[in-house]
Amino acid sequence: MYTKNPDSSELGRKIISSSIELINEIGFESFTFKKLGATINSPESSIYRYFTNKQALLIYLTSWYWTWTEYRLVFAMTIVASIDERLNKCIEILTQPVEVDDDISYVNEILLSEIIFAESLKAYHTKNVDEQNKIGCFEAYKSVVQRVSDIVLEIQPDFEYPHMLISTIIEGAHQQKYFSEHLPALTDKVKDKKAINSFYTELTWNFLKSTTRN
Amino acid sequence: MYTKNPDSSELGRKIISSSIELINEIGFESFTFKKLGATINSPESSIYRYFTNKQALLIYLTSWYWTWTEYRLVFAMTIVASIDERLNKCIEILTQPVEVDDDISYVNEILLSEIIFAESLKAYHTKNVDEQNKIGCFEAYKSVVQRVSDIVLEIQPDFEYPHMLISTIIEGAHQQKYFSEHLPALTDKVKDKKAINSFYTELTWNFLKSTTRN
DNA sequence: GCAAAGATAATAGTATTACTATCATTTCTG
DNA sequence: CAGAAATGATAGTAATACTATTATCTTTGC
Repeated sequence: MYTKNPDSSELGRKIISSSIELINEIGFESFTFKKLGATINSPESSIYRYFTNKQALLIYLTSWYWTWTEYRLVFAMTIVASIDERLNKCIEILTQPVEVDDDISYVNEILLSEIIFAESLKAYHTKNVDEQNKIGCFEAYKSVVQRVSDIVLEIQPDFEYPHMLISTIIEGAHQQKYFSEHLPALTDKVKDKKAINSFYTELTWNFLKSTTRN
Repeated sequence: MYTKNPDSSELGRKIISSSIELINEIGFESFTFKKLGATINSPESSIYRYFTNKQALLIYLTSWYWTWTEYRLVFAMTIVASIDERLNKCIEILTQPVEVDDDISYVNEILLSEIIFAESLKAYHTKNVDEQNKIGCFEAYKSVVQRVSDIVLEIQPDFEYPHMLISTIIEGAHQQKYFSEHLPALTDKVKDKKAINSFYTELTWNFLKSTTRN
């Protein structure tokens, strides 16, 4: 995932925090190590010592996000008692961008979540997916999907498609947000910010309830 | 969408049919006009007379696909009587790759549908979406989503999220297929080829039925 | 049958991207 | 304070994504 751990040095942390800001500003496509180097006043060759290329950096960021999100999920589970409310909370965390920053680290979680929603699919939609997957680049994401799938199975043990449902929700929520900003004809006019969350929550419960009835 | 209509000349048609094969072989990322030129024995500068860049070509291909798919939908509707069966047929067309080629044109529809499932999101997930959308690059896709949304509304006029539902199904089916091939932990082990279709069909009817009950 | 127009081929050239390499300098650490 | 490690400064390469120019070939109207 990285050549040198960015968490282990000042420059490494600067690379992470500045890349999050820069990718947010200009988008991942326009983002280059040269431009990042210019903003942090370091040569691009120094950045290459941490990441082999910008895609590796994006994978690192998504992995960071999913690891952090798994923590958020675990924490949320401890303060919600009912299993139904747990699933609702999970869906909420997965479908809505982060709005408050803990400020405990050099990572701006609000901007990072924006990147995840807008660009994370570029981390695994590449010709190198298979090798990257083999070396564990997407384990954090998988772990989140597994964890929420387990809650679905707890609610309904015979449900056949828990992973399909959860990855549909995650990726769907990302795309619906993108559509609302760029291709509104592919989504629906919504009154409030929680519409996407509501949609996937309803979708989930209708699916789970109905199969229970069978 | 194009600088010169590829349908208007022998070279243009060769560009389309060969690009479909080449993109399928090496993937869109590795695909370049230089390589395409080499396979059709034409200089890349000739290809640039038809498309300003490879992304414009991809947009053309997706647009071709959705226009053709709208025709398939319209045709399917004429031979299915019940409204419920109509929606089922739509979902089937949207969630399953094409398996038979009409062979009426220079376009290999089977390979094209593979490209759409695997790479179409790269057509609109770019920094230029907004301008491209403004000049109508995605109208064919929108039209398909609108048409199926109308069927949903016919079944249930008060349904709030028809476009969200249909675009979730389309994009979801594409991604689940990709996941099953590259990141199986994000989807579920499936017995037959129709599992993705079944999942989204069930999901849809549970959603529609349940809101009817309210 | 031929001239003008239009399309394609052949070739060359440029800017940017995505790196790699080298060596000097700074900073850290025992 | 010596040696190691990290970073800075600079240069260079291959590939990509184009643009430009001129020559050749193919139509098509007359």
